[in-house]
Formats: sequence, C-alpha cells, structure tokens
Amino acid sequence: MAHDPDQSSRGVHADAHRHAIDADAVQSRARAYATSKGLPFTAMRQRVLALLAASGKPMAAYEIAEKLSDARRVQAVQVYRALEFLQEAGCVHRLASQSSYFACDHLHGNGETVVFMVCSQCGAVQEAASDLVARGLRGVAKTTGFKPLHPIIELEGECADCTSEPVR
Amino acid sequence: MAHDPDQSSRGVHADAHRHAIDADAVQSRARAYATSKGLPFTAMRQRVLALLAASGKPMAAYEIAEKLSDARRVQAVQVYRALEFLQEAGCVHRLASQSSYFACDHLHGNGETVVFMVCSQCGAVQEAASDLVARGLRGVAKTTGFKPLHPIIELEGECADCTSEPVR
DNA sequence: TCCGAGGTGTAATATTATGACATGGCGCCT
DNA sequence: AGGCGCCATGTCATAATATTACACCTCGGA
Repeated sequence: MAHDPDQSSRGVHADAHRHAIDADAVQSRARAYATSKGLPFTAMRQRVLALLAASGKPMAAYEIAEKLSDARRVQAVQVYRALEFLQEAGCVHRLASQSSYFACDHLHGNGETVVFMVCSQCGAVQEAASDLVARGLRGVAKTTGFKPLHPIIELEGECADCTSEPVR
Repeated sequence: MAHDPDQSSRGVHADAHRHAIDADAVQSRARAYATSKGLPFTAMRQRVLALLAASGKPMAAYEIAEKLSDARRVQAVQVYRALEFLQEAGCVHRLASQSSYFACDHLHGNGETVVFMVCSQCGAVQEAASDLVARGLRGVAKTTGFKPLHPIIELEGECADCTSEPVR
C-alpha cells in the first residue's frame, strides 16, 4: 500500500457510519498469509475473522466464542488460537486497554506506527499511522538508549460521531 | 532482597537492571494527594506503594498481595483498592500490555503525554514525556475528529542495560 | 505405508478483576 | 455523650480473561 512520506499523518477515512470492515479484503489478506506460511486458513479462523469484520468493533474473546456457538459450544481456547493466528497475519489487533480484539482494515507495512483511537461512548476503533508519533517515539527511545520493538499506542476518547450526536 | 557476592568480572548482576525509585518522594506525593482530597493515606496504601517503590519494577496485583501477606493474608481486592487510590494520586501506573502496576518517579503535569518503555528482558520500565509524540497524537486525532482523553503509550523493547549486557 | 506437523475438541486450571456485605474507625453535628 | 455519615477494611464469592494438557484427527510428504 502506498505511503505518504510527506504527510505527518495518514487519516482514516472519516465515514461516520461505517461500522463494518471490508470482509473480503481482510479475508484474502489472511489467506495470503496462511499460504505464505504453508498453514491452512481453517474454518475456525475464517469464522472468527468474519465475525470480527462484520462487527466492526472490538469483541472480547469469550464474546466471540459465545456468538460462534451453535449446537456445538465453541470454547474460548479455540477462539484464542484463531486470534493468535489472525494477529500474526496482521488482520486482527488486540486492544490492551480493554483486552478485546478487532479486525483491521489495512495492511501495516514493516515498522509502521499505528495509533488506535477507541471511542469510550460507542466502542468503535479507528486506526491511523503517524510518522510524527513514530519519530517522537524513536526520539525518546534514543535519549534513553532504549531499543523499541513493539509499540502499543491507544487513545481513549470520543469519536467524531459521538461528539456530534451524543449516544442514546 | 537477594544479595549476591560480586562474582562477575564486569561487576554486574541481574539487580543492576533494577531502578528503585525515590520512596520518600513518591510517598509524600501520595500523602499530599490524600490531604488535598480529604482522604486518609492508610497503612494499606502505604504498604502497597512502598513495596512497588522498593521493587522498582512492575508487579502483578496478586504478586503484591502475596508479598504483603504475613500472618494475615492480604486479599487481591484490598490491593486493587489501594492501587486505585494510588493511580488517582498519580503515584502508580498500570501497564496495559501486561496488567501490572509500578510506582512512578515523577509528577505528571496536566495533560502530559508519557511514554512507558518496558524492557522485555529485565522488566524495568522507564518513563519519558515527549512533546513530539503529543503533537503527533493530537494531529491524528484532529484529522479524524477524535477527541483524545487518555493516551496509553507503551514501548516494548530492550533497555540500554540489557542491550549492552543481557540479563542471564 | 508410516510419520510428523499442525489443527481440533475437551477438560481443567491459572490469572486478573470486581461485587456484595457486614464491620469498624473517625469526624462532625446537635 | 450520642447518633450519623463517610470511608476504609476484611472476607467471601464470582466474573472475566487466558493458558496448559492431552487425546485424537487429517493431511502431505518420505
């Protein structure tokens, strides 16, 4: 995917009422990852990803297990296994601030620094890459001799939708 | 606690990566907060804070409960209550990436944006405020109309000590 | 054909966090 | 002094999140 090296940030499309993710796109990315690793993109993995994509919002692992349960009960551990695969594939991220998981729109290149903006009203998550943030982080790391490997950047706040029209 | 006779030719052992913080300073900050709120700085709160300060590293709540237990068993819920107070006082932070808690060196003003750098080798945490990161975050938020309230910024990586001489 | 890697289904357990409730101290008011 | 409100405590219970263990299955090579 093309970068904007000139811009300090790349905004997420501000579609106010988009709550779902492009399921096909994310699914083919997962499939591509599976193929590249010689691993199967199994039914369980597809089901978890499809559910998250359709939801468009973060879900707890047990919540996923519940939704996927029909005649047969889906156990949490099965969901965690699928989530692990999907996270490695870059199709799903974990929100550390609330121990939940969500499907991710876009491909994150190499060491791209992504900010998750989590709305405390409606729960929606937006992602945005920011070169400025990335440089800032490299900066503080450098001054302390710290070698950063994996950044976790989450903003809790209120999304545009909820600011303009307060919830229920 | 553990004291090793110096055996390494370089004179450094695992504890070298430990950065205990100024217990008196952090305690007086907690006390000041308590006074300002008209709340007591109780024995339990002091014990939890003192333990975290002495440790200098993040601890899980149950680990704290364990260490504080003597004849009487300290229950996790008591620790969580103390931690809640100490977090409000700004003396303790929670590491979302690992659900652990650590005592904090310095006073964070108003909306200061602080980065936690967590060493995956030795577990130590360093803090640094970055204006550049803060501006980057405001930037991405602005482009999406997101109103940021509380940022969580954690860098997992390797601290200077561990880069130069790995623990164990 | 056999073997091995990886997945599944199931049970059990570990870890993290909160809810509910009775009790006790302490300041404050009358 | 007596009563009241507020807050913290101690204790039990439970919710929510996450992992370990193990037997079995299935596919694709050697």
